[in-house]
Formats: sequence, C-alpha cells, structure tokens
Amino acid sequence: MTEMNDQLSLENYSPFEVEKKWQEKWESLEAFSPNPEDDGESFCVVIPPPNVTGSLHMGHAFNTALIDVVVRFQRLLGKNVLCLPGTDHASIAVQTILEKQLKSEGKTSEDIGRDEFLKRAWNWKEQSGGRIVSQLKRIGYSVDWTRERFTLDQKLNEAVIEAFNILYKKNLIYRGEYLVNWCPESQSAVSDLEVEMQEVNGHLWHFKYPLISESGEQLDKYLEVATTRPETLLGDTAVAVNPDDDRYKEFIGAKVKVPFVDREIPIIADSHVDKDFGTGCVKVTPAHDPNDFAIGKRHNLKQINVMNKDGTLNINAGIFQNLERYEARKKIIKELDNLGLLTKIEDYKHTVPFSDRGKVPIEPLLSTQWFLKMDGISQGCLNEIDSKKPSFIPPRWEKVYKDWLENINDWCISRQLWWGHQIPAWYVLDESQDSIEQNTPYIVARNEEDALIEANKKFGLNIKLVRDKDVLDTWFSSGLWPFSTLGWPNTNDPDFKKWYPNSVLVTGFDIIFFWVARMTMMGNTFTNNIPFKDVYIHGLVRDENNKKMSKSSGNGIDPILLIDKYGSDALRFALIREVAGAGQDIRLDFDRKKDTSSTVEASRNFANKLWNATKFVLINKTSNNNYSFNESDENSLELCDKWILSKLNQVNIKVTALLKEYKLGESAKLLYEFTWNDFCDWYVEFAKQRFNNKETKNRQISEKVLIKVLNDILVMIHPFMPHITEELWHVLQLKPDNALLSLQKWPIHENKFVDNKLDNSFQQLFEIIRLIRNLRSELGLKPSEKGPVYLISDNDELIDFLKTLVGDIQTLTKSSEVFIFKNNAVDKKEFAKSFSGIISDLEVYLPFQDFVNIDALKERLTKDLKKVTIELENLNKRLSNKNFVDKAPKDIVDECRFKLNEGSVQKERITKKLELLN
RNA sequence: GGGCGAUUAGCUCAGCGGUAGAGCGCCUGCCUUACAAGCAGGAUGUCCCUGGUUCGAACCCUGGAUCGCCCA
Repeated sequence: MTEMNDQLSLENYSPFEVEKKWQEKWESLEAFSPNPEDDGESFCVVIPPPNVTGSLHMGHAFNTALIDVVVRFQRLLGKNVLCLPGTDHASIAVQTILEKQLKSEGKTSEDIGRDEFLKRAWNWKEQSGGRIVSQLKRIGYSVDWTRERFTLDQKLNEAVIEAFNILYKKNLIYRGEYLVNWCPESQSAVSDLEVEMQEVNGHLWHFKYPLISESGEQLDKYLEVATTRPETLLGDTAVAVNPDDDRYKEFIGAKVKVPFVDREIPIIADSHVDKDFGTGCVKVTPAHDPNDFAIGKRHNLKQINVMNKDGTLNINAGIFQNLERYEARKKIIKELDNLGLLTKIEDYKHTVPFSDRGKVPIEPLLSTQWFLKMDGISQGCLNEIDSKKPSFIPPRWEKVYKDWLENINDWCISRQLWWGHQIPAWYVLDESQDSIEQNTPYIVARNEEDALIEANKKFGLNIKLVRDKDVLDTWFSSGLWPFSTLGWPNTNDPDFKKWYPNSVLVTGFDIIFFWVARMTMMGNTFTNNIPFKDVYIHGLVRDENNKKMSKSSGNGIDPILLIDKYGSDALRFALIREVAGAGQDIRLDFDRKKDTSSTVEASRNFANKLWNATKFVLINKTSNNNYSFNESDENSLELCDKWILSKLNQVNIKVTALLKEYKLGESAKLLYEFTWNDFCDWYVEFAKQRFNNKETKNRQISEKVLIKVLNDILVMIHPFMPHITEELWHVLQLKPDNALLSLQKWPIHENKFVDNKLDNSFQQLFEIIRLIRNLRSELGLKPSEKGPVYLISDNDELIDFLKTLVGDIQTLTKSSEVFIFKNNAVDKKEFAKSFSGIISDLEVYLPFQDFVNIDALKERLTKDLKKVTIELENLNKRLSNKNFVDKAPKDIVDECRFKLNEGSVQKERITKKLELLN
C-alpha cells in the first residue's frame, strides 16, 4: 500500500484539510482557466458579482453551490467551460459606509472633496475586498480566478463609457428635469426599482381652502381637501375634482387661496380624480407627487418645489423654511388648526415609498437627471421571448419578466454619488462661468480630449469643460457584465468570440428586474444577442423560522461557520439536496444555541459514508495495480455484480439527463440513494462474503466491480461534493496530485447492463432478507444467536435464484444454515411451531421452537392476513370493473392480475398456517 | 386592484394520473472492524376543503380556505 492508502485507512474523515488541500491545488494548477482556442463546445457562466466590500451570506453560498454544480458537470462532459468570477462596486452601499466612517471622524464627503473621497473608497475596497473572494474560494468554486473582474476595472469602465456613448448617439439617453424618487438619506436620485412600497398606519388630514371671488377677495366659502402629506400644500398649484362630480361642478374654474403662501390656485377638472377618495377634491402638487405631476402636465400647471435635497423645506415654504419635512408637517397641521381650516383627522392605512437602501421615505422631487429611454429597448427583448430567448427555468418566471418589460418606464440612471462610473458628459461653459444649469450645453464623449475637440467645433475656443459630477446607477454596469467581462467592446477578443453569449445565468428571483432584464436589454442593444441561453432562477434561503435572512433582522446564518463545522461539501450538498426544489425558497435548519444544522449534518454524514466506503475498498484491495473492469470480465460476473451494474447504469442515465435539465436536487437525491442504499447497504455486503472466499477469480471480479462502481459514484458526485471526491478518487486510483478528477470524463453508460428482471429479483431477495431479520427481531434473537432458516416455495425460478445466493442470505441474516425447498417436498407439520412469515408464494420458517410464543406468532400472521385481505379486496374491485379492464393500459391490468395472484397465494398460505396453529 | 407560489408523516420537504416517499426526530435491539457521523428492525398520513373530468386523482379542471411573495 502507498502512504496515501495508509493515511486514509487510519484517519477519519476531516473535511477541513481535504478542502484546503484541493482548493489550493485547483488554484495553483489553474485547473479552471480555460483556453478559448481549446477544443470543446463552449460553456460559460458569469457569476453574479457580489458587493466587493461585503461578506459571504447564505444566498451567495446557495447561488455558488448551484452554479458550481452546473459548471463542474459541464466540464466533466468535456465542454470548454469558463466560469468567470468578479465583484461589484455597489455604489450606494459602499458610499454609505464611507460616509459613516467620515462622520465618525467628524467630517463629510464635501469636506474632503471628490478626489480624496475616491482615494479612501479605493483603499477601503483594497482592505475589505479580499474577504468575499477568499470566502467564495472556501466553497470550492471552480471559477477562473485569473479572469477575475471588478466592475470598476479600467477595461470595464471603458465598456461602460462606450455603452453610454452608443446609447446617447442612438438618442436613447436624455437629460432633463423630471419628478424622480429622491432618497434624502443618500441624497441621490434612485430608480423606480429601488423604491419599496410599505404599508404604514398614517393619517388622512382634511382641511379647507377658502374660495376667492373673481376680484380676489376671500369668500366665506370653502373647499375641503384630504391628504396624507399636508406639508406639500405649500407647493399646491391647483385643486382638482372629477368633471362628473355634481358636488363640485359649479366650482370648476373658480379659485381658492393656499394658506401661508397666499397663492391663488384654480379649481380644475380631471377625470383621473377619484370621487370617492376623501372629499372628492384633491390638492395638486406637481412638484411632489407623481400623479399630481401628470395632472400638472395635462393642465399646464406650475411646478413649485418646496423641498431641499436633504429633506428640509426650502425658501418656497415661506415661514416653514428650513424645517425638516416631518417637523414641518406637524407645524403646518397646528397652524391650519389655529386658522380654523383643519376639519378632520382620520386614521388611515396607506402605502409609502421607502428607499431600498436608505430605509427612509422617498421624496418625489423635481430634479435634473439622466434617463435611459426604455420602450424601444424593452421591445427588442419582448420580440425574443417567444423564441425562448432567454429560456427561463422554471418557466413561470418568463411571465414575470415579460410583464415587467411591457410596463417599463424610463430609467433614471444618474446618481448623485461619487463611487461609481462617472457619467462621460462634459458641460460647455464660458471661461468665466461656473454653474451648470439645466440648459447648459454638454458633450457626450469617450474622454475629455474628444469632448474638447467637439466642443471647440461647436462653441468656439473660448470655453472650458466641466465633467458631470454624477455617477451611473450600479446596475448600468452590471447590465453589461456578461460581455464587458469578456472583452467587449472588442468583439474580436478571443474570450468574447468563444464564450458569448453565455450559456446560463443563475440568480435569485429578487433581481430579475434589477439585473436579468437589464442584461438582456443591454445585451440585445449592444451585441444584438440575448446574453445567455438559459436563466436558472432560484429561491431565497430562509432561516429556521422561514424568515427571510437579512442583515437588518440579524437572522443570517453564516455559511463559513457551517463550513468550519461540517465542510463545504456538506453545506453544498445540503443546500442542493435537502432543500433545493424547483425554484422554491429553501429553509435551512439551524440551532442558534449550538450553532448546528441537522440538514447540513446529514450531508456531512453522507460524505463520511463515501469516505468509509472508499476506505473499505482500499483495505480490501489486493493489489496496487488497479484491475480495470473490461469486457472480458463480463462473462465472469456474479448475479450481484450484474445487479449493481444495472443499477449504476440506470442512475447514470437518469442523473445525466436530470443535470442537463438543471434538476440538481433530484440528481443529488438519486446519487445519495444509490450510493447509500444500493452500493453500501447491499453491494459492499455481498463483496464482504466474496473477500472471505479463497477463490481468486471471484474475488478479483468483485474488486473490479467495486472499484468501477465507486469510481463512477465519485465522478458523478464530484460536481456536488468536489473536495472529498477529488481526494478519494486520488487514493482509489493512485493518481498523482497534478491529475485532477475535476478534469476527468463524466461516465456515459450504455444501457447494456440494465436488467429490470434482475432488479426485481433482487428487490424480492431484499424483501426476503428483511422478513427473516424482522422475524428474528420479533423473536428477540441476539445477532450472535444463529439458527437455521427454511424457505419454501412452489416457484421454481425463485428457488433457483435463491439457491445461487444462499450463502449471502445466510450471512446477511445471521443464520446458521439456509434450506430452500420446493413446497411439495416438505411436510409443513414439521414447522408447525416455527416462527414464520410469508411473502407472496414464499414461506419463511425459523424453527426456534423454544423461543416461539404461539400467541405472538398468531398475532403477527393475523395482522398480515388483514393487510393482504384489504389489498386483495382493492384489487378485486378494480379487476371486476369492466371499464378498468377495458380502458386501463394492459400492463397496469396485468400488474393488478399478477398482484392478485400473488396475494391470493399469500392469503391461502397464511390461512393454512393459522389453521395449523389452532 | 392585478399576478404568482405554497398547503403531503411530529419537523423540513420530494413526488405531480395506476392507490404514498426521503432526511431529521421517535421506539426496539446491536461496538456484526468501512462507517455509532454507523448497522438492523419498527411506529406514524381523511396527501387543506369542495365539487367535476377519468376505469382510476395527492397529482388534471371549478370554486373556496389559510399562509407567503411580487407588481400597482
């Protein structure tokens, strides 16, 4: 034996060393760094880039496990696989952290300026950026680290700038003043998607506006309005009623006066006004509400912005200037009350937009921003949906994706942040001029030099350029990820040519809009191709109480903790096998007091099983020269060899097909069951008997089959549990460290060993063995208490089959001897006092006269009789139904008849046996 | 308001037209040398309710209940 063998046979399974060893090997050998020139059909996955400064959470671990199974499987199939890793700059998240750091030093970003701020940001990225990467490595990710990308890399920045320029030239990007979602916390605009609606228990304030006469005098008549946001009244520029509302028809065209600011505003009719909301009169604040903004556009109303960017009221708010928005609300209510204008306060449940990141209410605010025109771009993707580009797995997500594309609004892509891709637009100013206005001309270009040349052409030489301060929405660069990482805009890049479009995108449903749709739209626009063929959408990992894991609720389960405890192989297998359904959310069991997870533990136990099965094979190997199983051995196979090979073939065929359809959970379960319940529980037990056998030929065959089956098990489980299988494969096959299981060939079995009849025979054998064990157990026999077993049947075929396996039956049931008789060859009376059981047409007798409790035996047989009688009744009912016999498929009917027959024999035998006992 | 998912053993979930499965837990025996991270045996289900289609429904279709998610 080699040193390796000794080690393995001595030590117990300890994931930590094994995983560390192979992770280092894979990386140092650059095992997963493919060459685009190499043969093999291309297969490419780009990973969803995690926040560069973040740390690994269970969602990453789940996503990683799924992707890695897919790419490792495809690699074993012989494809030229690229799995490209990287990280994301996460504008808002990182900027927020940095601002907090500054705040703790008593500074603001404005204090230190853009350059200094970015210097700090890059430092922070360098400092914390390694963590998520090293954590991903601990999962055993088979990605190409030599191609790792970061969304702010020089090359990726060039791609972003190119993309922006192309879109601008196509007139798809515009700049203008619109009502945007303003996050007062991060002091930036955010897109519609970054707004989360939350239901809150608020109030509906009713108050009245005095009507004024045509000459401008205040009348003693009022119009009552209702609102959830009284502070916005300072920006009201109309009151609107429904034109069909008889209550207010007479007032249309009249005017009311807004208190505090003494503004006279018209009463207008707009059919969008809901007569049943509040009083049926609504105040219209075009600068602070999306609906009002639309009404304002229809009626040409003035837009009066009353708010600053930090959420305080501005100069237009008059006496309320500088108050924070909710302070202002309180004060305005009080003042309205003082004026006698407040009429009613109702409790009111309504939805309020919250900033996804800042976790504060969004302020709809008029602001000049950059937008991407979406309708044409989304239509391009909609056109591809019917041809399954991309193809969603599971398919139900296609409708979600489609609905969103159909109802899309223009995308606000500018952010008032510094950490990110700065917008490649330069404002053209007079040399003396400093401020940028809404109508300041600008040039969009690839760099400042180009911009200057163009600006000089258009505006002469006496100008200066100032670059737009804003950065792009992080998702803008994420949308380019599938091709910017492969060299685009250089479409001749070998990587781009080989691996674009990508094969599959694997991600959670929560970012279908944020990311998946942005990628399809960007991809379709820039490469005239949907960037991936398939989209595999998985669910969320929820905690042990079925709650979404989140930082804010502090219920996250640390994947690294579970890896330390059980190993990455176990965690991966648990996530995939125990819990991964068809795109369903998964729940991970976790005991917070003990830091244990029974689901992950179960998978670790499976890994241990695999380890020990290999240990068994190694201990019993008679030679260092591996026997390789080949065709000449086929004639020497025993029945149990043929049986396990039949099972292996079937599992291989099924798992191969399942994995191609991304049915990862089902594959994992099948492999688990085959390995444990067929291979370890039965085949290894058969092999033990043969290893006691002196006959070399038989022993050799057994060894060969053991190694063959174990090898294929290791290869097939490798995508799921890459480390332990890599280790075991090496010691089993005596491979040097630079040969890798990861790069071997997936076994493809022809179905030549598939033998359903044999499977059934073995199934029957197992039932018989279980019955004998059960009888022994009921007798209370200790394993050491051996005794004879009699098997009696009329079925010649069964008798022959059992006779060839008589030795195995004996050992596996701890019997002293096993006798097999034809029914008519024995006198049943001899067995009258034996403990017995009956399976179809086979009677089993254990002649332990001294132990037998006749009442217990009777009870047992009566129970069996009852069971078989019920079954027979059901079968009879079905078979006596003419419709069933006529219409049901023949094999089903035949099966029923067979079972009826079998059951009848069993019933008859049990009855006779009972008679004998009485 | 619109859409989607879930409901199966004590718990977590597979199964999705031929009469119910796994893991964990539970009960009983076993240190049978690959594995106690294990072995053997066992108990446990109106497959949410309701109609309908079908020879046959946990599975397909009506309607409903409960829980959860997404969009507005």
